[in-house]
Amino acid sequence: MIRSERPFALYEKIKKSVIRNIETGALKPDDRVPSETQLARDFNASRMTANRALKELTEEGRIIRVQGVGTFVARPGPDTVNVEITSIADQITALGGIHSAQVLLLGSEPADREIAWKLDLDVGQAVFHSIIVHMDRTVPIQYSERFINPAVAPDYLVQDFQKTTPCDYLLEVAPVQRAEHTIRAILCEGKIRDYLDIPSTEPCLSLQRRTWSFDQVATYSTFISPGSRYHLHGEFLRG
Amino acid sequence: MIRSERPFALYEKIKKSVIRNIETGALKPDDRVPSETQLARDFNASRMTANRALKELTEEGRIIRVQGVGTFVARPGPDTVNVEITSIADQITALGGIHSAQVLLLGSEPADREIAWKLDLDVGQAVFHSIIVHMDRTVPIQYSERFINPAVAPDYLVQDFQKTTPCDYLLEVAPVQRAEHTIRAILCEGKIRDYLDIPSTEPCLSLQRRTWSFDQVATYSTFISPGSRYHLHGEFLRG
DNA sequence: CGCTACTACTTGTCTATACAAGTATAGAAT
DNA sequence: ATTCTATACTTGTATAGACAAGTAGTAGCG
Repeated sequence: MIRSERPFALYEKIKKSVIRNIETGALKPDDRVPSETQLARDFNASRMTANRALKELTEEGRIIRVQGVGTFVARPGPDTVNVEITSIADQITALGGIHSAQVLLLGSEPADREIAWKLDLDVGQAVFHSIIVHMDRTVPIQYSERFINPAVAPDYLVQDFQKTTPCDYLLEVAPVQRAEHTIRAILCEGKIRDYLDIPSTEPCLSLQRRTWSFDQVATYSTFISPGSRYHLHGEFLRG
Repeated sequence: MIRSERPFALYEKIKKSVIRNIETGALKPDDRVPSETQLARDFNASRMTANRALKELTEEGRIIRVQGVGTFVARPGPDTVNVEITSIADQITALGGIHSAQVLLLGSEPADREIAWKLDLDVGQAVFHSIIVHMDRTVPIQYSERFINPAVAPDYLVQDFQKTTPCDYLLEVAPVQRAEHTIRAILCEGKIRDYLDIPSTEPCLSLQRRTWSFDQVATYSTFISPGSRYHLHGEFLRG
């Protein structure tokens, strides 16, 4: 193959060609996309090169391929919001604040019914429990309560969470295989409201999360932040 | 190559081998992963097969490759919450409800400063504006207000949003290139509170979204739901 | 009419090879 | 000592060919 004028890789050209046909409407959802063989002919490429282009488009969710049948334009699915949950400490410092953390509880306790259920353990089994309030100077930003499967992070209790955040520590010892999140708007009461130092009418953002490591539930956490001091931001890019 | 015992594709075996080495800690972040040539030798594969394995692991974010240098285990990044924003109508029916929509406003108006800024248009330029309340039977679930760039969806005003949701219509005429989301917990006042039929203390989940199509801002929307009737759920799977 | 076999097409995987291009290092030339 | 150069590695792209495996339709047989 002569590399006469090729500012872009050949497989990129093929991808872009297909994408253009989709975005201009020349190819509509469920329409048939030219076969690998056809694209290879059209672009003077080998089949493997066309294959790479289509494979990547498949991974990007723009087309669907069925062995023995063909390639088709994917129906645009429901959008997904990708919210990046950085370590709260990083978020605070990123906005020019000064992060500090107050460890209100750090210990082991027997699991009650709800926690046992969430962590997929037996009632009464020991679980680690921590409550930490993260602050910007003296302003509470986030209440975080975690229940941890001791089997996954046996050294959790001897960490110094003034220095390392639980987030960082857990990422290190327990690679996240899977995670499940629920985001809610709630009102806080009692101790949590006191910790966050907010009026009773202040709406709060609650993020509940379960993570899995080594094929078992690793953590069950609840993060609560005053709506006026915290929000989630996400971006989604295609192509 | 003899296909003696191969329940999994060869490139899958290579991938799994590398993943196992990462997850068991044999390979730590920033450690060097065997080169394509080496893996090819180890698994009796061709270099292209090893290349495929490593390329896919790169896309999955588990390793980092630098041309001329080598392949290294990636540092686990901040987790990202993937929240799937399905059409509100689908969500209501999925939970056994009966969806209906009330169109409170559907028209064209000159953009004020905030909207012009958000849509990247000039102040005073015409924008489409719609307000719709989505309900399960008679219970309001979501207030949705949209500002739309007429250049992207010129037929927006003549749609019947009792039947199609704006979400579905917009997805059809304007493929989303990019989206930006902000999730907040807020209190509602005035008209919005009346529409949603909630007490003044009810915390609400607010999702603001801007979408881009054809390299320009297409929509700027605000979705507000009572915290007691709606929440966001997301899942994240690795491997 | 219903079933089977065949054919033509698709995607999926894999090989062996080639050259391009980026990087690091050791050794030679300045 | 500094700079250049050769080389030995890496990943990135591309080719041409092969076989496997899945699907749809068609022709022929009972």
